[in-house]
Amino acid sequence: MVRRERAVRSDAIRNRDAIIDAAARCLASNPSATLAEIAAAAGIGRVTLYGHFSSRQELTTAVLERQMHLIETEMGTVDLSGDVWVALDALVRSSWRLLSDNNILLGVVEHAVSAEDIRDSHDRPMERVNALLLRGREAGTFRRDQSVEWQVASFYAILHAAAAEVRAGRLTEAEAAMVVPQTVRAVLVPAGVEG
Amino acid sequence: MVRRERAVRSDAIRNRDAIIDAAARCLASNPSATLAEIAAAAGIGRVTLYGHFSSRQELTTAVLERQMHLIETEMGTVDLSGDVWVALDALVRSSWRLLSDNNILLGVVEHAVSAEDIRDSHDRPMERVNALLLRGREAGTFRRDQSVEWQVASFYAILHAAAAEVRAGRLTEAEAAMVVPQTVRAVLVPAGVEG
DNA sequence: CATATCGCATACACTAATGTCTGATTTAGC
DNA sequence: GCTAAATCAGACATTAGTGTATGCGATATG
Repeated sequence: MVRRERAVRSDAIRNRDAIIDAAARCLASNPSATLAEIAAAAGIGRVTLYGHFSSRQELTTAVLERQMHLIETEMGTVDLSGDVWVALDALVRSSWRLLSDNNILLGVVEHAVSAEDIRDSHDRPMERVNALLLRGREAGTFRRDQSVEWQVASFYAILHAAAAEVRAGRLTEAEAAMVVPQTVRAVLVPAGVEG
Repeated sequence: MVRRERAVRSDAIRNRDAIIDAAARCLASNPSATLAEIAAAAGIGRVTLYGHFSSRQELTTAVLERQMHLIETEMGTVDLSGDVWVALDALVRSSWRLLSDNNILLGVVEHAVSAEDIRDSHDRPMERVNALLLRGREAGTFRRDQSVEWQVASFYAILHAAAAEVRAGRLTEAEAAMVVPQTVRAVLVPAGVEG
């Protein structure tokens, strides 16, 4: 820890957050967004960005960490112990957007951060989804004629599709709140029964 | 047409095809693959590539055109007039991989080719999917409580997820042939009924 | 209100990818 | 087998993104 004569200035903190925020948005819609674009989106100069993050990697790592923290916080509040359909709905509604963004980010930082950080950011939230899917499967509530791996993959695919549609303006927030849980349920309903 | 003293050499034709092929593969797995990587994947020198395509844009355009042609050819043979479930299965089985690749390509060439070419490559195959989805919906066979736009989006999302899983080695060809049609059906089955 | 801190603009070096030019070498067509 | 056509390797110019250095101006903090 460095001893400071004065506290960190408030505008500096605001700008730092604004940068991470802008980076998350820019990179989600264009994985090869430049630092100049991100700085512009954050409403600051390009050089100022380097005052907060000394390299592209440092920035993407910060974005990944924030994203991971947001997901942990968000998912942590969801009760996954009751009825699996209810739990699934709650999980999807609370985190579909975050999970989608995170998945895109993982592609962006693939060769820029350590393999451990990647695994962490990928496996941690995946773990919860996986556990819930397994529980529903063992209870006979979810379909069992497909591998869990594929079910997780299609789960994420649907979240990602919804996020992309919303970003493109072809789907409203309200519609997404309806169709995303609907579609996820449809994928997991046992063939030949109702959901 | 230029009058040629000799026919185009066979190795030149082979190399040109190899380049387009390699480009399709490379760009599908890494949208920002360099021309050097593509040339290497095609087994030729980087400069030779420029002998066939004078710019990156010219190459990506060629890839897009070939992909569009492949899709037209492949989808053209599928009979979409009978039972909608049968037609859906046939459509998915014949073209899920091509449609996925094409969707990735569209992202790659987004700012590199004309908007018309983009629309063409996007709307043409989409039209068939759309038409089939509409027919199934009007017949009451597919679910009607979601917009067709969203159904098309989730349709593509599932194909893309499968292609990515196969590419990553987490899903075999045989498994994909099973789960992709299964999952697409699940998304379109009316809520509360069987598929 | 004083000043350390932060923002910002210009300028510059470095790197990687793109695209061009050349001349030597191989290969397919006739 | 002769020749045109194609491949190839190396060098080079250009461009775009990245990262650094500097000096001035703005501002939040104490």
